[in-house]
Amino acid sequence: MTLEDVARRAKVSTATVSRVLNNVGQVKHSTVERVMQAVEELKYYPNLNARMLAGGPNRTLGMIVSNLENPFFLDIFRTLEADAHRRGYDVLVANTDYRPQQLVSTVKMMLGRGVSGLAVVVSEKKPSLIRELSESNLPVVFYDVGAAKANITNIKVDYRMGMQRIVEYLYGLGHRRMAFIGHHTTLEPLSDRKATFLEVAAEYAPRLKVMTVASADGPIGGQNGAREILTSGFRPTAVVCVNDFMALGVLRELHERRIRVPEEVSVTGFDNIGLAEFVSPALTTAHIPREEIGHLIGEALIPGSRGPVEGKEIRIETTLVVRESTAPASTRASRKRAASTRQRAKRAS
Amino acid sequence: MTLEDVARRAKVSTATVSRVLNNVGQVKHSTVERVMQAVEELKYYPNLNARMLAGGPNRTLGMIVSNLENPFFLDIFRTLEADAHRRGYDVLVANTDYRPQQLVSTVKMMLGRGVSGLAVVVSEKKPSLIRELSESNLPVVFYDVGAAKANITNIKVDYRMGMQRIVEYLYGLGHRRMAFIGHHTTLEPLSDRKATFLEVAAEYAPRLKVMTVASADGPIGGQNGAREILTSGFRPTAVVCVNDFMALGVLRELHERRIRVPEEVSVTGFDNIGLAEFVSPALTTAHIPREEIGHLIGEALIPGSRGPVEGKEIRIETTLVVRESTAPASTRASRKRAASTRQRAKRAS
DNA sequence: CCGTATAGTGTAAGCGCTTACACCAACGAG
DNA sequence: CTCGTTGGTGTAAGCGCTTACACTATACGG
Repeated sequence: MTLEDVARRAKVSTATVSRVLNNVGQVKHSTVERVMQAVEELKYYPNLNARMLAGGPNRTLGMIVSNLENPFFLDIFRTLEADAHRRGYDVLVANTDYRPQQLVSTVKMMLGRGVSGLAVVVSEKKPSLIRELSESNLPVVFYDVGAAKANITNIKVDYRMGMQRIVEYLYGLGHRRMAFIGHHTTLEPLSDRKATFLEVAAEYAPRLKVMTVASADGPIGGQNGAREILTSGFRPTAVVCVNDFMALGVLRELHERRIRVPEEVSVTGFDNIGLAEFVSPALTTAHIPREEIGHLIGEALIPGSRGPVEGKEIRIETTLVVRESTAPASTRASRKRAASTRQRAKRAS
Repeated sequence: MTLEDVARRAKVSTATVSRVLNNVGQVKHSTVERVMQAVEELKYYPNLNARMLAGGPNRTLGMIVSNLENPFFLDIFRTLEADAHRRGYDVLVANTDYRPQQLVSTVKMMLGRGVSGLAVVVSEKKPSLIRELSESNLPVVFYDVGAAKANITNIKVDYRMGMQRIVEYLYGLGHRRMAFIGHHTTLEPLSDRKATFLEVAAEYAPRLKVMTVASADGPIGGQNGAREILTSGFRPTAVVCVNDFMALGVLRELHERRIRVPEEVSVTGFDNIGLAEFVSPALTTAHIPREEIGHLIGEALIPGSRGPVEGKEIRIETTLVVRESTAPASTRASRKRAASTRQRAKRAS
């Protein structure tokens, strides 16, 4: 089924059919109906490759993420996709699994497909790529990496402030031994996070002791990280995770070892994924407004949006969300206080 | 950057460049090198739309799912994608949100993009679409719906048997009041599941009382479903969920109401998503081998696979996975037994 | 009644790529 | 020395679509 078949059946030229389908130019009403009918009868649908080749309306965005399995990325994707659909756009999504090499080939794939906008929401870096993309004039949104330019919008989360609040909060609760669990610490944006934790913690030195470990992103990685800490001899009263997804595994490991959270050990995440309030104990975390990020991406990438136009740098703030997984540090004296605090908190909610 | 630019720079014709890029035909070794160098220097990457239009090697698969947020679907996608990448394929994924209308437009989009194979892993139905797809000669894999034909591979999970085992197991534990939580029960494959539960339960009538409710897929839906049951007056000793994703929310609601799982109420899921063993209590569920499904799809869709060729109907069996969320029904007499059983089970693991 | 805008439609030139076919050189067999 | 044969390359015809441009009919003011 091609445009020509439709044209023949409707007894018009392919140009007219195209005009009808794309809703451009002047076409007599009766002709429109005839064409539409032919389209129906033939169950015609356009060959998008041909359309894009011919320079037709390009309504597809690309989005590249590091790990679609992590709800953080998935949520952004879903928000963007919903916005995009509402405007008649499709969005192609691709995974890099935190591999810079994969990022390169994925970007090429997206460009090769001719997306009209690209969101790069990854935690790995590839300077040459970022440069290349900057030099093109394709609308691009970077998350966490790169710098704003004419065609580039930049979204950065104030991770430092979030981490600051978490450590501060924990310290205020009496925690003096904290462990940090991260992943892929060889990747810059991710090692930055670890470094941020360390720097923030350093402000409380020497009273605050810290330890850091790294594993894979996800519950299993979190579990492994927790094991590593627990067998190291270091006895943290609080475990700070680089994200909620990993914290899930930490919670599990603690549960299996009969270490009560938060009575004996407090746990924090980051991101505030939906699951954070569905696990038990519900996770204390720093909220990153993923929906807002999704919307911002849509506005930057879809022309005609009233949104923050291209070439801006947007800073996202986080907010601390205290739930059940944190409590005053477990000292003999404070144990009881911890329990009652928790009770009070629950009653309040 | 087009093929022509590369050709000019390498001082050959576009045909030769194409041959080099696609690794077909005879090309002198020195020419290959010259072309490759030009490609590098120009940072050329092919316009995939043009390539597909011209009938070039089409290495992209499409996958349509009902709810990417549900790890069940995501796992299948990830497995397929990994397999596909290994063979040089890309996979385009799209969501329907359980909307048949969305299914239609998504399929058209996939066809319009010219995918070389399509996996339809959805819980909604659209007979006309299924028929159309059957009539095309595009390799297609259906999950849960449709029937095997020349170009169609069919994967069906033996849901009934899984449900049978769950109900049987629960009944054996002494449960006599069970509630079933489903979602989208107006969609055929999903109402089938509810019906299956009811039929299986009917075998134990009249001693077994049941109740069913429906909400949205996901933890929030599960929570709502649990609330509905709990406020209805019906006091189930076991809650059977249509999938793990919803069970997560049930667990949460029970936790918030201080109803202990499994001591007071047992909960089961279905699918055995990764998270099932990371929540507390870990979820008893029926395992669906999602990785196997992913692999099967890859084998059916990627030519040259040694796998089960087209036109087959494949039946997937489930296995009961008993974890912490189920225990003997809570009667005054059995309460203690329940606790000790659980202890024993844990020590065993 | 003519000139000129204007609505409505057709013609045809690409978009960047693949590939059938044509072509040429080199080479061994006869 | 001539004739297939084969390795290596170029030429050009599309793939299905969009769109600039050309064209025809109709309407309308002068």
